[in-house]
Amino acid sequence: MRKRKGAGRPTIADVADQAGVSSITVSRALRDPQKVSERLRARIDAAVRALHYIPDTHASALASSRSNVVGVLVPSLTNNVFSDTLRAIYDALADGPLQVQLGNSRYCAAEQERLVGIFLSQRPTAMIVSGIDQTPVARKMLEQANCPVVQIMETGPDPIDMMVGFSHFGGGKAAARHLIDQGYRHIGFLGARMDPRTTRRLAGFKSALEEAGLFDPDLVRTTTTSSSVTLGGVLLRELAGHRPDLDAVFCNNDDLALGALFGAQKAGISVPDQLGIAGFNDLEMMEAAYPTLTSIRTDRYGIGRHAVNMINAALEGHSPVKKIVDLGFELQARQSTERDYRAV
Amino acid sequence: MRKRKGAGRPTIADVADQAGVSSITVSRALRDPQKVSERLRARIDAAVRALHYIPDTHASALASSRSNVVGVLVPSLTNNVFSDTLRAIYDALADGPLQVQLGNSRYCAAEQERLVGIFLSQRPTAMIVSGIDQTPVARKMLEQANCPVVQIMETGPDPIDMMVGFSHFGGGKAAARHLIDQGYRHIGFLGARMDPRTTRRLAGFKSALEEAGLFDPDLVRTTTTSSSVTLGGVLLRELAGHRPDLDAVFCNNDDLALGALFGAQKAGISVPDQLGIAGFNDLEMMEAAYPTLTSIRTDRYGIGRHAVNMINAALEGHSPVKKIVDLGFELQARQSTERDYRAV
DNA sequence: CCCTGATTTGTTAGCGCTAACATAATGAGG
DNA sequence: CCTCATTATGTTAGCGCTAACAAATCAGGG
Repeated sequence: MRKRKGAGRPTIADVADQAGVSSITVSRALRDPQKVSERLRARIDAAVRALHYIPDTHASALASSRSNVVGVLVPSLTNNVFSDTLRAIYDALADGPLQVQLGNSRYCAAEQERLVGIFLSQRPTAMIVSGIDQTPVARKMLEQANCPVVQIMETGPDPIDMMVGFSHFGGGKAAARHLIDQGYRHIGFLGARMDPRTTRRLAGFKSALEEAGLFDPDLVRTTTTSSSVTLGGVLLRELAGHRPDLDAVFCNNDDLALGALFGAQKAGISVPDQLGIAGFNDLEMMEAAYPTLTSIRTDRYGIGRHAVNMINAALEGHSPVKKIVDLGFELQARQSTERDYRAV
Repeated sequence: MRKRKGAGRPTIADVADQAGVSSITVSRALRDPQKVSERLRARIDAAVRALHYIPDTHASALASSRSNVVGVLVPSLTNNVFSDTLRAIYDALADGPLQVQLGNSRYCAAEQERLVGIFLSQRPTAMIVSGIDQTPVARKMLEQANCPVVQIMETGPDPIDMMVGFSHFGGGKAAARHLIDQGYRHIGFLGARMDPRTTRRLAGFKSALEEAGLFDPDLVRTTTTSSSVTLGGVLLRELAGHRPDLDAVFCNNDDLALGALFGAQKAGISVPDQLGIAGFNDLEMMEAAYPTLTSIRTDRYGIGRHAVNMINAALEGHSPVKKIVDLGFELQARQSTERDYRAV
């Protein structure tokens, strides 16, 4: 007789034998204790503990065609922006039965496509993907996945299923307007990575400056290398060295802004009098810095929380949910841009 | 006839029909293409594409009792320390078939225990857990899990299976010694969270100061709230206000150190002349700050990479691996503690 | 042209669990 | 005490895939 070995662990049948019941009763006792009489439940619990029984997720998922996995794809694990959102997702799912499966697409659409395929092979209960710039193949796979899909971080006109985020174009524009309103006239842009979202921030920045007749492409300094505090300092000193008339910079994230502050201090440029600095995202440190740093506050935790809420609603069949949620942004004007324009 | 519905997706049998072969041949073609003749492989590939077939992970795991999942448990998703290590783990596993399952224990041993149970129900190929302070139950479950287990971030005498990290006690002690060597005499400690690792940093700090006859418990300011830049400033100003003789602080992480720098600047305390500041972990920003900030460099990326290497070695049966790897730490002395002690 | 060994493909029986149906036990009401 | 509705438990047959064995095909030597 040929036989498979299995892993040697106790199965639900072992627990059933030990408790003197059938295995379906054990299954029910574990999944929905109310369905089993107290007497049997106690015997089953005892058997589970005695055998150190741990149910097999894969067998359960296969039999029920419910995996209890939510696939989450983010482009970076080190960027604080995503860790805030991730934390919200983990927090929101912690109570329920759903598990997170996290993938890192490293800011690469092809990698995101690959991960979508891998994740869908787990028949996820829902998917959360960052951004709105999926490849056509990834988009099609997600559309056919037969599960709720939420695109996060950004909103746009054509959701795969649902969306929660805000307008990066609008955020960039608001930051630029603020700098203009504060009286700055030679406003630069420092950008790292330049993924789709930061590119749209630049577009918003450009739009505001063009409307004011102040846009100067020579004041835009971008790189595709990843963002860092050090890079912010480097870019600022490059730009300030090349263009002594520079009087403000909008940095496409807060790390660059902090680096720009340090870079200015090293170069003896006083902030905000000689140079205004604004960042993006409003990480916690912006309020703590000296001088405090202006930024565009984004509700990253809220994005994660909303995404989970939307998924839960969809799973419960509340189909008339709002498909696109724009959580907006909020300018946090602080000392780093506090210059009275009359003084210029 | 009663029938289960399934999910309606194409199965391996559908692909087999379409290609005119048996399902095991499809299975082989997908898992190990070399085992199938080129002619059939082409037909099978075509059928897979035509049907948009995606294999079912759960069925595969159940049948083969191999899940290809590596469970990873970290205490925080927002702490940069863990995101560096996570990134290394994801990078190291990206090429192979193994998938990461990430859990967030939120600095809570009970939550870690719960997650260990949940993760083991996936029959993971390997487990990576943070810290060496598992609950007895969690420890036992991991010991019985029958898979490689790596404890990361810290080393200790009694591994569950394998370990890679460094000595937090040693790091704290080295930082304190450095401050003493630089001529500081009234050295404070700022600590947030105070999880087991940061507690050991404090113990190392205390040990060095006691050896020098300089330890003063009144100069230790700790809180169990989570770390932030803001908190660093708050703690510093509290301590400096209460003890005007304070001339240096060791912060149990870099966020606090950065906050302490800003806090000192706000209070008009000059760094490093009136106050030396040292942090822990040497995040990228420490080198970029102004003044540059002293820290204890730790190899967080290396920890993740090593953990994966150890797992791969164990899975390939190289049993005579080194069970405990200490990657050490390195003092990065910078401007924030650059005071000539003769000048005191 | 047959035999041997290697290679390719197929058949069968599970992996551990749960959906769907079936039956037994329990309780309320007449 | 018997009916009928309700609740508690059991039986059976898969979920989709792959391990183990079996058979067919192929290559080359005698």
